[in-house]
Amino acid sequence: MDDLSTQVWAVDALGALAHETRLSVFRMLVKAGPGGMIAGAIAEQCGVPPSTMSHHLATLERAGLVQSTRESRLIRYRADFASMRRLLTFLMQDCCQGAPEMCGDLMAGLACEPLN
Amino acid sequence: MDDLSTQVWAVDALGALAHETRLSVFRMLVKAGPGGMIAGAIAEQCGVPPSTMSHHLATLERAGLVQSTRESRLIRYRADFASMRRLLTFLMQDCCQGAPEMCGDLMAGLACEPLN
DNA sequence: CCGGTATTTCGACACTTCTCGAAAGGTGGC
DNA sequence: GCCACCTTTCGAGAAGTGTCGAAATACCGG
Repeated sequence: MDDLSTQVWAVDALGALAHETRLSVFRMLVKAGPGGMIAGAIAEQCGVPPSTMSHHLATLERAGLVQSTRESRLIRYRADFASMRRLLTFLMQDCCQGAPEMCGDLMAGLACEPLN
Repeated sequence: MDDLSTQVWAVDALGALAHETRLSVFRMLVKAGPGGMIAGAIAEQCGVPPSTMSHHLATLERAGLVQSTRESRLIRYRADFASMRRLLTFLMQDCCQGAPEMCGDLMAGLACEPLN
């Protein structure tokens, strides 16, 4: 995937996250981990009508940030960690070239230890 | 700054980046480093009319992602690296709690060496 | 099948964003 | 002061996005 088409994708992904409700949902799913969450529970937890939430989840899925799987009558949504990594990588990729010292600071701030 | 108001800011910042032209500009400024670029040069390099570019630069500045300083007749724009770090930190902060193993992978993918 | 449950799709309205030419606002040279 | 230059602000039309009730779809238990 070349840089240009990655940027096109990144615009979609950023746009999907650029909304109060959708950003909350995505963070909620990241927190929930690989187990994800059921669509209805997501809507209820956010206090948003199911039809509205369905719209938002579709937007996130179109951007590749979440994935859905049907489980009988329920639909489970999970964060796509690979896409998340890809987006963060893309945002950082130009950082070092112009300002190596900035990059060091950035990594220091982001450093996080696995939970014990 | 609490998590809620950080999220409100993050929505603005993500929205500012969720546009082909603005994302290009921001990356261009990151690449340009602390020296930044003159408004006119940014517009020309992107092939966008000055008035349109001014609008986009104002959006990025309102979101705190860039800063402008007047230099006699010219106006210089610079990427705000602190805001960039803050945004990336915010996007990653929930990662470890739900999925420590994901976090390790993420950091591995992002690792970047300072240029020699 | 049939009723009930979970979710999405449809439709319509309000609201916001994007674009860019024209006009206005600062700034420096002379 | 006046002109030239760079940039922003204004204004208006086109296009896109968000919201949510109602209807449609998918699925299961009995």
